[in-house]
Amino acid sequence: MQMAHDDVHPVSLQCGDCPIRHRAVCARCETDEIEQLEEIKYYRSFEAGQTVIWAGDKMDFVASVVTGIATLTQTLEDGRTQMVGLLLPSDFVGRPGRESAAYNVTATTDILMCCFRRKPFEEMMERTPHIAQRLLQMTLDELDAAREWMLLLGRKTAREKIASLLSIVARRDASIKLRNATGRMTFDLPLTREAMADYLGLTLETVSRQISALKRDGVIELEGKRHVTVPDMDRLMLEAGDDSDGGFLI
Amino acid sequence: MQMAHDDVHPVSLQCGDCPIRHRAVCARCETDEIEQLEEIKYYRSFEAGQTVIWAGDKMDFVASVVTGIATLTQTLEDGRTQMVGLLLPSDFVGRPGRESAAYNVTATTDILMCCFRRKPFEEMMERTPHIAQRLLQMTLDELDAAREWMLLLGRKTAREKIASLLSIVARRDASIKLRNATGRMTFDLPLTREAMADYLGLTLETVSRQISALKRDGVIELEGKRHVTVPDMDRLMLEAGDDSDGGFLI
DNA sequence: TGCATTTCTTGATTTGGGTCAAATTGTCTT
DNA sequence: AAGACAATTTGACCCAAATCAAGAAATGCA
Repeated sequence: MQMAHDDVHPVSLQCGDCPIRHRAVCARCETDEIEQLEEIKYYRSFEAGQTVIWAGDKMDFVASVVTGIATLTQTLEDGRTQMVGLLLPSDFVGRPGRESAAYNVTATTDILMCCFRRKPFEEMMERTPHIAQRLLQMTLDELDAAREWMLLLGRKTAREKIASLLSIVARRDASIKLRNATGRMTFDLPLTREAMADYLGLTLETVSRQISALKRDGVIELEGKRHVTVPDMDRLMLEAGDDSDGGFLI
Repeated sequence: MQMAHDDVHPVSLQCGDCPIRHRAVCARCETDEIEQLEEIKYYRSFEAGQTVIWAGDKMDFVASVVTGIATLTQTLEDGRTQMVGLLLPSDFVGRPGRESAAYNVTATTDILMCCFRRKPFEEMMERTPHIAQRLLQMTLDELDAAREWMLLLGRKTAREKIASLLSIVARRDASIKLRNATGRMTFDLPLTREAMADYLGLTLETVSRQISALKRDGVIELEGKRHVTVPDMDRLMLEAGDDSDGGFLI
């Protein structure tokens, strides 16, 4: 697995004036289409816990997360739910050419989204091939992330699942300079135990137990329930069960 | 979940003279770029069991499956493996802009692939925006399939997993006319018990036991190990645990 | 046709993670 | 600061699926 954003042109549909993390903005992309995007965009904010859109609802926009964290979930009739995507700042939601939402989108923290009306967005895609190409790159990255997650869901133990999630959050949280750091790392968990369980295909009790176990074994340190410090990232990644860095995923 | 191929323009990069299933060929697409594709394409065939390409290997082509079935798999160091994609006729493999393969690609039956040299293909993508847009649609479909599979891996029981797989294979196998049929349906399993286990995140013993159980309960009938007939598709889909038709997935 | 090999089934047993239940901690309200 | 409510932890027990172990059936090959 390669670090897509190191050797490939970073992709983003974020418009120029959104205060988003640096890694998603690419100087080479700041061309005409950014100005066109400005004309059809608007902002929406949601509070933690609010549902942005329900699966099946009419969705007349596509959007990019500016700040905060949202999740994509799917549900079976009897209520079993599985998170199928985690949206962090700069991530894209919605699908050109699709009328209705395929998943529930929920804000897990307060979020700000930069929305583009779907029809004009699609028309612009027709006119400016560059956008379709960038969207393709982003979608391919997401597909890789989803497939990485399939390996986790299908074959990893509960402990490995937790370690994998912690290691991914740690990496996404770390600033650019620290991306390849393997030493001590500190961050806040953006998800409840239940949301973690939904992501990992576990129950919240198992999540809690495994986090306690990792703490007991010195793999992580906890301050309160959410503030985590990892004394040794290498150790954590070892616990995650794979050598791939996985850092660009999610 | 909508039937993408019913209301959306079917997408395919298959070139004109490949003897592939009808649903992948779209008359509206038979334009200039098909002729351009003809110039850079070549065929390769593999025998059942052969590896097409190993994860990490240099991959200087992209390709489309013409006949037969191939799988994408990922592996952990200790040998645990998870299938992350099933390639059926008309499905696309490879990623523009990526030098090396991200997954193991293996032929599970004898297959014929229609390959395009990657560099010229990428150049053509630059010139003909239509291709990027079609690839985007295909990739978005694959992403949906992967996410549907995440729900299966994370939250379904072994019995539901088997029923889901059977129902998907039945639907993909059925001809166009029978797509929405819900009556009796007969097909051959294209996968070994082990491959099914790798797809479903189970062991081959559990796969075997659950197939026996579905047979005992009259949900399916078996002739030999591989030839399956489903007396009542509705019943099977009920066993699969979700109401979504899932037919366009995979 | 018979032997060898792979694929599949079935049984016995174990176990990781689920379920149910209770206690604890943290957060918000007023 | 006290009470209420939500989030989390921990314990006891259970069960679905894994593991270990034979066999049986299908397939290929000489």
